[in-house]
Amino acid sequence: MGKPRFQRRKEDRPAEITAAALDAFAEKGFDATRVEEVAQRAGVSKGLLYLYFKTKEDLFKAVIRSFVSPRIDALIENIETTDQSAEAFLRGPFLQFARQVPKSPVRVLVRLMVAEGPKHPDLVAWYWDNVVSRAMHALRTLMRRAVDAGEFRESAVNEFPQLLVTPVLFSTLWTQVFKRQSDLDTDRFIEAHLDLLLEAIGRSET
Amino acid sequence: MGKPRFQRRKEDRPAEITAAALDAFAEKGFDATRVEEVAQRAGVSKGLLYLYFKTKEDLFKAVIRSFVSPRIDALIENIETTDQSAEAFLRGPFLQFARQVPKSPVRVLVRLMVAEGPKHPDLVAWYWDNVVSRAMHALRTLMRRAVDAGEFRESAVNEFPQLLVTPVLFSTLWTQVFKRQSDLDTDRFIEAHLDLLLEAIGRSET
DNA sequence: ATATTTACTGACTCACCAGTCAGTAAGGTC
DNA sequence: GACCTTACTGACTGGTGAGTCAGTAAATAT
Repeated sequence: MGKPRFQRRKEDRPAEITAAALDAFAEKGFDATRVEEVAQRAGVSKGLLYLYFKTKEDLFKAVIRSFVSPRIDALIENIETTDQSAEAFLRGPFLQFARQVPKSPVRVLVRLMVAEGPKHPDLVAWYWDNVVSRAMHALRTLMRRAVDAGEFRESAVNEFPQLLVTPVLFSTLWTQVFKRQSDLDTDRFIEAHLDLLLEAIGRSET
Repeated sequence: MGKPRFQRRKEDRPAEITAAALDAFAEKGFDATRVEEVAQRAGVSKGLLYLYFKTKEDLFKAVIRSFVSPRIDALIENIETTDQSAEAFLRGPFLQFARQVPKSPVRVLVRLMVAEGPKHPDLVAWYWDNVVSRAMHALRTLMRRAVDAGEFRESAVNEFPQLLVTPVLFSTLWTQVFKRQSDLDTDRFIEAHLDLLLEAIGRSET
């Protein structure tokens, strides 16, 4: 018993609109993007957009939520259930995840969070609860296990799991800001960082 | 023969205004800051501000230029003329510089560059020429010397001197975005990163 | 004193755009 | 077919703020 076609639109609209908004924000940023343009890209009138989203800010939040959540959820789930060694996990699924961030459309959202964050404290709070603190917790657990198992030695990475993520943020922003001046080989950059870290905290020689 | 008092104002005005603008941008960001408010903070009328700066965007550029240049110039000069070993330099003057970035008023400018950069390509170009590419060149030279002298082994840091700077950007942004959620001990964070890097690329054991 | 130049003011304009709402038409129901 | 409901439209408004400019007052020149 599928929904009648008429109502199907209603269900799809929000996703269609947030997708259009992501594109628009990617090109112009939040402030410079006209609501009307988002509507146009979604093939919809401005009025309809306001039926689904109360304000422009509301739309912005919905964009972040709908694109960031699914990705991060998958990674965290992955960390928590893996039975690989920490090094294998970091060099495998984690590296793969880290590498695609600077290339995927969400890279724009990272920049927008930095740019607009201070103006939207409740969005930052949500992002913290749903993304950052969970990711940090998962990474800390992973590191803890590895240290306890004698795989890694005790190091600052246990206290600051952010050290694993640092080059991801860096290259995500670099490629957006200095696109014209210099392109960074983000794959190798991120892997190089991981190599150096593992070199420093691993137990084995060379 | 000093300038008459009357003309002194004229010389000081731009600096007074850019200082006021830095404060205002720090609190509200670029778009949300009203030109009139900058004028007010500088104790000046809006009209006068437009005598010294053609547009709001022009003012923004002047702010970046006047606050970023002097700092980076000093660091680069320092790298080029030092006779310390690379490790001593990195643990000394470089670390000191890196640590104060997330605490100084310029941290706001870093965020604004990320936020507004894509909208101001000519500003990015200037920033690249005057700051980033020069800093990278200086760091690369430093690393090259150290490798040639047998102090460090050949590593990805030679190709990607950005790896040295990564946690500076990270903590500069982190403290601004997640101020309320979690405070990061940026001093220890940045030093921890440096320790790990040096551990990985140093020649000596332990 | 008078004239001239220079730093400065602030009321005004004009374009812009987030958000509204009266109206339309397509879809469903009886 | 008549009637109701629901998704949708787009012209309009009200607030806003960047940038202007005619005018003032203080400093300097003659």
